[in-house]
Amino acid sequence: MLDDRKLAVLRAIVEDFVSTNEPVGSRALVDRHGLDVSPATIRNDMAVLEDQGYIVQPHTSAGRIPTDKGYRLFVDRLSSIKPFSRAERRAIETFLVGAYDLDDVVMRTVRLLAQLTRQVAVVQYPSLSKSAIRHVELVPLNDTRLLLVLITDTGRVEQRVVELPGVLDEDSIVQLRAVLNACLDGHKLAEVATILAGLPERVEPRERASAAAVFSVILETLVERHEEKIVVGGASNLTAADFSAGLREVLEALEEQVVLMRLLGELDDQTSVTVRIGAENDVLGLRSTSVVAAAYGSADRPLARLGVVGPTRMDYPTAMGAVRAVARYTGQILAES
Amino acid sequence: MLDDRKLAVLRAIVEDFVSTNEPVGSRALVDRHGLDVSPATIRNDMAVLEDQGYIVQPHTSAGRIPTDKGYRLFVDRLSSIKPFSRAERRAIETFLVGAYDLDDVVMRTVRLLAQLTRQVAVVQYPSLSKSAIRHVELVPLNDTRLLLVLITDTGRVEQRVVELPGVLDEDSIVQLRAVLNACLDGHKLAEVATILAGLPERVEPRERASAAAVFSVILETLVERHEEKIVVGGASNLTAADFSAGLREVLEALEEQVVLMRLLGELDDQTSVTVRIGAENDVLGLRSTSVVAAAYGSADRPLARLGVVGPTRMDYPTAMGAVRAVARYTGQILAES
DNA sequence: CCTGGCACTCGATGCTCCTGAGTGCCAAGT
DNA sequence: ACTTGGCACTCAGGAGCATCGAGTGCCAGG
Repeated sequence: MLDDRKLAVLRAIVEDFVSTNEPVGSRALVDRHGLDVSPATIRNDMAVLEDQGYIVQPHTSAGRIPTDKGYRLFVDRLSSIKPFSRAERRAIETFLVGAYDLDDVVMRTVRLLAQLTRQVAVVQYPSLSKSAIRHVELVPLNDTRLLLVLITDTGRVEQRVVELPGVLDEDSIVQLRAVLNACLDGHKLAEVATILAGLPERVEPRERASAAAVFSVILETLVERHEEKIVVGGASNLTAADFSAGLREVLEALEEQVVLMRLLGELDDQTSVTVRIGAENDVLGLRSTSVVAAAYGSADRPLARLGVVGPTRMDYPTAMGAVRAVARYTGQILAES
Repeated sequence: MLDDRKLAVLRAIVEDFVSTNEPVGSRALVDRHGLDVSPATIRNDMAVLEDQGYIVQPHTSAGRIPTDKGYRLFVDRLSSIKPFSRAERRAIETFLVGAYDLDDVVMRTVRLLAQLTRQVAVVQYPSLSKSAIRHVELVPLNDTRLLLVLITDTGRVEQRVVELPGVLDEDSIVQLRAVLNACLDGHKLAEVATILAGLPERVEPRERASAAAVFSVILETLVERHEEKIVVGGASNLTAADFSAGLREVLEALEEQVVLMRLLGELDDQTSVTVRIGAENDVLGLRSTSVVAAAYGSADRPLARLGVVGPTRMDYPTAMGAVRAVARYTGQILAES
């Protein structure tokens, strides 16, 4: 249905439009790309492409611009991920090396990604449900309050205040802490729920109420909450692009953790790069943006996702290359610690 | 030099311009405010005000708009902080009550402030140097690595990985932890440096190298780094205002922690509300914005600062009221935990 | 199936004219 | 000494209009 030249035309349109941000006409196309046919021929091809819905004319007497469908075809069949040069890889590496802790790694990653792609970068913290507990700490705040600190093997540290139903003395706390560490240490957080269920038996009866309070907070922490910890960076890059939906909507959406979770969460869990174009994001306010994302972590164990958000008019090959490269390095850095 | 009526005229100009975003002329002024004089009289007053640099004309045949100097006079002498109604206070309270932990308090505060003022909100985490240590935890990661966790009385939890010069066995860690907690517990972080200096004597000689590594990381953490932990929210509100300097510059500045620190850091440490208008912020990129900020914490002990950033054309009385109210409640909430 | 030619469309640009809000100034009034 | 009405002046913004040119669709011929 679409012969090779028509595909080449589509590719050329996408590339030109991405770099110039102006509708591209038949003459410009034959000039700037090595197409050995006349503009009229191209026009015929473009008419077909428009019929099929890959490109549109903004006005009658203007060139064509790609539609979401056009970008989709481009990404799927007409482009390949742009690999990074050795120098670029080295730059990435040095940018990430020397991070103090998880917060620092995530911060550096988001800055790096924003800088490389000149888009908005989004990085999700390593998912709690995929981490294992390394240590549980209980710090008494006062008679009826504990600070619960969970440390995971991905370096993530979560804290929560626990309101106790009654007074818990120092010895009991020590004991409870010992039990928790003994039973939870090294276990995936997904398993914690079942482990905790069987745990009250191992606690002195008079402390069961307090222990239950602690347990329920642990569960809340793991399940309900911080799963959705996401950092955004490079928002100023949005000013370069003009969105049909309006900049405001996009900024608002990017401030909603829940929206971002959906944005990243609906992607496949493969390590390879995923692209969602325009309306494919059924997230309100981000219908006019594209998302390029990938999972990061060691190959056998994806920890979470990261990616960039930008206008559909985006340099996909480069963005995909950057996302893939950064995901790899961030995964490595985290695996080392 | 400026009689009462001229001041009233300036106040009216500021109020009108803030609410309409259009230069205000002499006729509109007498109509909308109860000034019992003719437009011509107002024109004379305006000419004087312009001579003094309080207002300017964007074009020859347009009304006047306030200058930075005009806003300054307005804030200092012509307006008072708008107190919040009982209902509004209740709303604030319920919005903040029920926060889990410090992260949650800060997040809710920033959202609340952004929502109340319809501006960009900026909240600094409780300053480490003004907090006291409540607990120090050392978690072995592997033979030569420790995770150091500092918990402060403001609920802030800081983590850092410590690379040890040699192997440290379990017993030594327990001992080191005990020493640290015994010596540091309850002390202001500002005092920690001197305490740590005298500490090596209390450690077994063969562990001194490792202990020194831990100590130096503690110091680094407190002094060099996380002092500057700041959260920004409500960036989408920026799209409503048009900045002479360009939206991009403002967004970029707001992403720089260092810039934000300077922005808040140069303010007085009083609990009352501080306003910096336009070029008074000698921070690149924020010369066309105003900052309304206040310290929060209990009255005797300011913990950190929070505030809003917006166009100089800002509703100062309301913003000041919101900042003051939120600072108070956030201070209360933190004092309770 | 490709190509040159040609008529057509229509956004963008630049020009003029006009209007109206707003000013500054002056002379007269209180 | 201040206030006021009157008046000439300025100028941004919008409407109307002609022009230009990039780009198209279509057709007839190779």
